[in-house]
Amino acid sequence: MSLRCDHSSDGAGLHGHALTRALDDAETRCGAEGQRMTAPRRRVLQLLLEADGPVKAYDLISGFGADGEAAKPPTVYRALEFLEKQGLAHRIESLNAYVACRLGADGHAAAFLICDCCGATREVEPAGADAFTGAAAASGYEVRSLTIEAHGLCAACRG
Amino acid sequence: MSLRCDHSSDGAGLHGHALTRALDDAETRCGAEGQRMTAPRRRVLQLLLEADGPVKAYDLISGFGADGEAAKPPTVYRALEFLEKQGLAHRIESLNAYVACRLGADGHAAAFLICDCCGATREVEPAGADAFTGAAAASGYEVRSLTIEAHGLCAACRG
DNA sequence: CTCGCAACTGTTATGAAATAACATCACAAC
DNA sequence: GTTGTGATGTTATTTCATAACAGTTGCGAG
Repeated sequence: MSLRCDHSSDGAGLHGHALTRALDDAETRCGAEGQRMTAPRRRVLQLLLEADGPVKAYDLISGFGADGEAAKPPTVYRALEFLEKQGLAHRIESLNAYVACRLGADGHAAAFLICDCCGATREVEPAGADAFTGAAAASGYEVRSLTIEAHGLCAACRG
Repeated sequence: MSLRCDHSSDGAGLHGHALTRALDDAETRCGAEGQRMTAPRRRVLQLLLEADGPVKAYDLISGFGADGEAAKPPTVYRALEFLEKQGLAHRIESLNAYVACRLGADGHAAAFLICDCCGATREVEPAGADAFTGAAAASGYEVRSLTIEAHGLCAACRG
């Protein structure tokens, strides 16, 4: 759970062009569903997209203002709630942290491979999720949402 | 996530004989591994075993003393950490709550079916986990531990 | 036995994460 | 324009968890 190495992190952060495009895409998607991508929501999504890995809520709060001024907690938590609902962001339960969605993002299930060494967190297709959901259904349980989070070592840190 | 119905809960709590036996079993298992089942650990495990469902840490804290006196947080958190390490208890990340292990408990992976209606939480074998771990391994990631938590509706609440 | 270490517990204090409650604002529908 | 809904701003509080250090206990080595 704690970082124990000096390996480089994700390198997944978006910047410049790619960032703007991702934000605009998200805005378009929201509009298509009658949802509003307002300023604080866009700002929080931007912070998540720029980040190399999972971001703590209070880091979003303190990084919120472009001038370094912090936001109030509800501002950020409400934005996160919205982004999660739109499938634009995910909460990593086992880290109390948040990431921008890096996959298709259309209501899909998510799964994460978290490196306990360097902190890199990769979003992957949830292989085996159908088997799990099916097994649950066979026992009468209806899966509405599924949290899958692996802790372990990424390829670089295993090296 | 919030309880919305008045369906009965798990009914999984242990009492009397069964409780004592479960506690003694746990103590035996600890002894066999050179671990000590001390008083606070046993007490926390007891509270978890008695409970019908997931228990919040601060409920354990306030229920700790038989006389109704509360424990200090570190007492309970340390006990929980120990119990988790021994596979005697699990943390439900998506609820910030804890449950006694209801399965074999020998270092196994765990998965949970959480009913968002009545709160019942069932520990199940993680069907599909091997597929997931295998897929991760194929991409160079080594899974050390796997958190699988489903939210949805149990059979009773779907009715 | 007794010394010394390692593990465990007790205690105080603080830090981190999230939400409640209520006031105000923006904007589209009518 | 007015009205209603959804979004934001703001203050305060609650909930969850750990840091840091002091004291105790059990146990094996000598």
